[in-house]
Amino acid sequence: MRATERLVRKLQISTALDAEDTKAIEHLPILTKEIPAHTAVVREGERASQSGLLIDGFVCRSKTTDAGKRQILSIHIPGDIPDLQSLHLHVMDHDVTTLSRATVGFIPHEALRALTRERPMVAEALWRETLIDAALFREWIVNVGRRSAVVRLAHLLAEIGRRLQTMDLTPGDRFELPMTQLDIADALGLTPVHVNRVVQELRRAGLLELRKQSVFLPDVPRLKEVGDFDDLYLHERVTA
Amino acid sequence: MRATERLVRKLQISTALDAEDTKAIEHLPILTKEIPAHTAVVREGERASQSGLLIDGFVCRSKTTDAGKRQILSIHIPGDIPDLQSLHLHVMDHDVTTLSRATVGFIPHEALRALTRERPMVAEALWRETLIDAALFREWIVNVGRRSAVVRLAHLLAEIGRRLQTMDLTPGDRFELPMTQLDIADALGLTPVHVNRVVQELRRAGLLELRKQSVFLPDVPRLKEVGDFDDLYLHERVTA
DNA sequence: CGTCGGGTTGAGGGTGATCAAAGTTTGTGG
DNA sequence: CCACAAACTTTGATCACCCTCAACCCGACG
Repeated sequence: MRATERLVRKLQISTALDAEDTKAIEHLPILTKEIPAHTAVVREGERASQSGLLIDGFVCRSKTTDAGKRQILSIHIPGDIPDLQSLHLHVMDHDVTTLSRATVGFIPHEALRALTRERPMVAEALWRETLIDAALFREWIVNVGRRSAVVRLAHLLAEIGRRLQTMDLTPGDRFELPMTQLDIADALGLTPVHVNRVVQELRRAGLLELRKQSVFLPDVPRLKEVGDFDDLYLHERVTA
Repeated sequence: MRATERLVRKLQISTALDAEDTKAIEHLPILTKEIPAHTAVVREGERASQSGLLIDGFVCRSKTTDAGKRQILSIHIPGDIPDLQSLHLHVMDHDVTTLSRATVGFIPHEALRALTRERPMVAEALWRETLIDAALFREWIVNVGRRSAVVRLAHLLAEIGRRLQTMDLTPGDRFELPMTQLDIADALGLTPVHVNRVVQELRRAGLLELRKQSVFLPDVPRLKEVGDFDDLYLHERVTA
């Protein structure tokens, strides 16, 4: 699959693009790179002159407190551009790190800026991507701020399953999730020990099978209920 | 003060605008409205055809879980456009509510869209505003996810003080904050009872004076230390 | 003067943290 | 293919931060 196809697919979830638009996107200069697992793509404080389109694998964004505690801010799947915001926010305020081995296509900001000048609809689509990003952050705030540990985990699993499904990467109930329980803890604002207990609770409830990093969700509807999950915030519909 | 002046001032914190740009902004059609305290401006699920520029007063954005718990996602001060994202995200995924009596200037999306088409630099500035918004959400996630109650409160106060100061609305160490301890609790992911105890802890530490809704921060540098506050994420500098 | 919203205080409880150790899987080099 | 180390998962015991419930106080306002 050509790298930019993933991007076109992603943008078309929420934006109607015409043939000219998609063609322009497909002509973006893009430098594809393989990055090993657990490696920084960009770091807090850096100034970026390109953005990375995730083509394969998983990456996450995170911040670390003075006290040394890490908080994962978002999980990214193929089609996402985790650091798209650096197009207009020149200093990184967080890290972007690979969770698995990943293929990232780097697109120069200059090219993206030119594209947004030429193709207003693409500009709108990219802007919208960053807005959806923000919508996920909002939901994440609610998750860590107001939900119990079990609910948090259920919500996270439901969200990732759903997003993978929407991108046709996997069925929504079965996927590889290259995160250790420590990573999940950092995503949920919990300790790894407690995540382990919560995983077992979901297992006992018949809502989760997790071996190594293979996830199976035997009862997605009930998981969504337990996880207080409503996909409105994913803004997956093209709305005029 | 003309309503749009506030917006120009706000945008110029992070973006260099020329005379043509500011003139275009100042000619935006804007319908100013007084809204009483504790009143919804827009609600989750609604579709907006305009965005509200906050001219005076405070508003917040919030979500409520199935269990009925409210989480405040952000606090907004004059110059902010809390629902700017609705320009490209047509369904609201959260509520916008006044904290105090507020003056809001409603700008039709159509006018904003026309403006972004005519003035690329303004388009960039507005996009950037939504990106800074997202940066605040990220910091908020860290706050509720990984910081203790005292640190959370200190961070919140430092952030609000700083933002008010940057907008020249108040000095950074003394301001009116029209939030009850219940509101603060919903912002920090705590209960009002515990917020009360934490307020007293900061008082005893000589870091906070809070009477009614008047805030005085006797030692901002130390408050920032305690609150693990670094203003990088506010992206207040114009960077080329 | 009574009510109401908000602040304060106290007692007790629970969710999730911490600390520690043992088990299991994965990867690596011999 | 085995030995070993490293990383991750699991379990147990104890602890603390924050929650819950409840009552009381206070000032504002009718």
